[in-house]
Amino acid sequence: MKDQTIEQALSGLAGRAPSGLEAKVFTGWLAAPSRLGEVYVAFTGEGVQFVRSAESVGSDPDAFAEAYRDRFGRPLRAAGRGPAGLAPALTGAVPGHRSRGDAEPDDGPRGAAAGTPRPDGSGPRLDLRGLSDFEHDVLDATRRIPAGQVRPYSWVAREAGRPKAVRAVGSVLGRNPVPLLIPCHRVVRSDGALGEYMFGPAHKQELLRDEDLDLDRLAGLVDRGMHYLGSDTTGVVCFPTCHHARRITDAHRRPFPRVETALAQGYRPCRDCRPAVPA
DNA sequence: CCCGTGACACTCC
DNA sequence: TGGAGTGCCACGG
Repeated sequence: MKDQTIEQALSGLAGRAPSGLEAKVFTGWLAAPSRLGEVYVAFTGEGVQFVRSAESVGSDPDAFAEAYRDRFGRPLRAAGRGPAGLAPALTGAVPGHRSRGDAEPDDGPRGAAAGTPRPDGSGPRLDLRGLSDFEHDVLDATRRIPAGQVRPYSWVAREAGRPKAVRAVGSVLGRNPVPLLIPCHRVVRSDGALGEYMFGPAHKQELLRDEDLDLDRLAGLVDRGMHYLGSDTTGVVCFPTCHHARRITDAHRRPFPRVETALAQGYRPCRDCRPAVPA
């Protein structure tokens, strides 16, 4: 034993890591197709932790790993398969999501290996540990916006319990760890403009179109300064993209510039889209 | 219609 | 460590 090199001595110490240790040291990552093109996805045993488009990191997995490490302080290691439900959530191939029929990527070998579905049944489990309470509240509110619909930043602020923290909402969404899975692209400006997006406004518009949101119809309303729609038969006022607003017949559709205008005329806020706090 | 200012959680020095 | 700086905004003048 006396003449061995340092390397030999060290290699003598090397051994198989205890089962489960590797998962404690490394975070798994993989590349997957999505509505934003290829994305890189990092995930732990808890769920998906970080998603970025390949484009946004120069299609360089090393850059993704660096961004991940900057933020989470851990290295990445390639892993074969992500949490259950990841692939369809990324491609939009989930029930309730009206995606306009592009190719249906087969999500590889079957197997509900890890994770239970989220409460709403749509999408993989998420690992959002380490976020502040405010960030949690903002992301939770954002997550509840249905596909094909949009809500203003001010709405998210109110739903998050901090109605005046509008700009802070923008800051949080600008750092959304899991875009697509938490649909920050469905948060828009109160004046009707789509606003900014982590991967650029063009992608925001593309994602919304892909969800069958009629941007032209919305723009038509915005041009007239109308940001709410009511039904004079039900006396309910909604955001224009609300599921219920879409069902109002032409004869009974009443556009309003401000929700207060509708309330003053006896309308009540829709319980689904909550354009205002109930009176 | 644009500009200035308000507002606030988070991030860095 | 705290205070200035910053940001996918909103609203009034």
